[in-house]
Amino acid sequence: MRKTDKIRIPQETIRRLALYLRSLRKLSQQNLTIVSSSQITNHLNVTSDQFRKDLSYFGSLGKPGVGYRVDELIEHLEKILGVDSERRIILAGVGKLGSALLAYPGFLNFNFRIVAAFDNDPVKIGKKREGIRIEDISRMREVVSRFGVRLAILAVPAESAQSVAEKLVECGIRGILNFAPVNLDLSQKVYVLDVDMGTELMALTYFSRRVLL
Amino acid sequence: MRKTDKIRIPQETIRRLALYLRSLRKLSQQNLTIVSSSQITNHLNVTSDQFRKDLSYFGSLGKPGVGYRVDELIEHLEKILGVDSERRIILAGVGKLGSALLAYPGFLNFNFRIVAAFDNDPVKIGKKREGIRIEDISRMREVVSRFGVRLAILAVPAESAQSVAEKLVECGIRGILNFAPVNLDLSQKVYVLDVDMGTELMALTYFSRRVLL
DNA sequence: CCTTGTGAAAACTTTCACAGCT
DNA sequence: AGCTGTGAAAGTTTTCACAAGG
Repeated sequence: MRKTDKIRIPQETIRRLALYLRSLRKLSQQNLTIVSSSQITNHLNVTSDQFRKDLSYFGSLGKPGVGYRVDELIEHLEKILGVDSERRIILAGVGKLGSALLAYPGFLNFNFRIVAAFDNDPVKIGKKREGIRIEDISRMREVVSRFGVRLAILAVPAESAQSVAEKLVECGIRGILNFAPVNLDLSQKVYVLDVDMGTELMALTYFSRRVLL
Repeated sequence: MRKTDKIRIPQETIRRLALYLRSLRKLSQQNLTIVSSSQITNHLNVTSDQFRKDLSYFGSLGKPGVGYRVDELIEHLEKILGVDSERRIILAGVGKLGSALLAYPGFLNFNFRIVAAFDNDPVKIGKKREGIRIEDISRMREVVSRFGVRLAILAVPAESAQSVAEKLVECGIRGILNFAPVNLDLSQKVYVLDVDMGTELMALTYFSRRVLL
C-alpha cells in the first residue's frame, strides 16, 4: 500500500508512530542495527501485529524473515511525521506552565526548537528565559514569517486563550498544542491538539476505580 | 441502559464526559437551568447525537421535548467520574514541570487537591511550594495512607520514572498521570495515563501538514 | 413541535491468520 | 525456520433515523 493511495490512515496510527520512534532510538543506543517488530513493541502497549499494520500504510519498510534496519526505519518515521529536519515553534504565554515548557528537554530530542516566546506582561517582555527572549505579541507576525514557524504552544490563561489563538492563526500558524482548558473555535485549516490536565485527571479517576472491579 | 448492564463503555465516552462537565459549568454560570444536548455540545467538537449516546450508557438523565437540568446533570456526571467529593492526589517530582503543576488552577476547579509533593533533592525537601511541603520519598507511604490518596502525578526525569512509579504502586497508588516520556511497566491493577508532549508535538506536526492538502 | 433515548446501519480500528520472501 | 505484509474477520465506536415523551 502506497502513500499515494487514498486509504485513510487511523489517527491512532500516527500517535503510535511517535512511540515507535522513541523505542527505535532506544534500540539504536543499544547498538542494535536490525530488529524485529516484536523487539520494537516489546516495552510498548502495542502488539507486533499492530506495529506491522501501522507501517503497512506507508509501504514495505522491513525484510521478511529478517526484520527492520534501525537507522533506516528511524529515518522513514521521521520523514512521515515531518520531524526529519528542525521544526521551529513558538510559545504563547510565559506563565508557570509556559516557563516549564520552555525548559522541557523532550522537545529538543525530537528536533523541535522554541524560537520565541510571547506574553502580554510588560514586566516579562524583553527578559530572557532559558535563553529565549520574551516578546510582545505585536512582534508575532514578524517572528513567524522570519523563522518559518508553523506550530505554536498555547499556554495562556483560559480567558485569553481564544483571542490569542486567533492571533496565532492570523500570523500563519497551522497547528496549535493547546494547554488552556477551553475549546478553541478556529478555522478548519488549523489543527488543534488539546492537552487538558483536568480532563485527564477526571478520566484517570474513573478508570483507576474501574480497574479494581 | 443501566450501569449494571455489562455493556462496555467506550473509553472516549469517559473523556467526553469530562468535557461535558466543563461545558455545563459554563452554562450554569450563565444562570441557565435547563439546556438541550445541542447547547451543551455547541462549543465542543462533539455532535449532540454523540452526547446523547454517551449519556445513554448511564441511564435516562434528560426529559424528551425539554432537555436536561443543568445542576442535576452536573451532579450526575461528577458522580459517574468520581469527582463528586474531593480527590486527594500527590505529586512526584518537583522540577520545573512539577512546580508548574503544583500551581495549576485547573485541578482545584474539579475537586482535585494536591496534598503532598515528593522529590529526592535534599535542597528542596522541607521547603514549601504553593503552600505544599516537599517531602522525602521515604514518607510517601505514610502520606498516602493518612490522606487516602489513590492518584499520583509523575513528573520526574525519564531515567527515574520507572523506579518512582514502582514506589508509588507499592504505596497503594491506583492511578498515575505520567508526564515522563517512557512506557511504565507496572501491575495491571494500576491505571496509567500518559501525557507526552513530545509525542503530541510530533502528531501535531503530521496533522497540521495534512490539513492543508 | 421540540427534544430525548436508542436500536440499527455505517464507519472505523484492531486482531487474526497465513502467503510469501530471506 | 523466521519474520514481514496484508486481506479478511472480528470488534469497537460513531452516525443515523425515528419512536415516544413533554
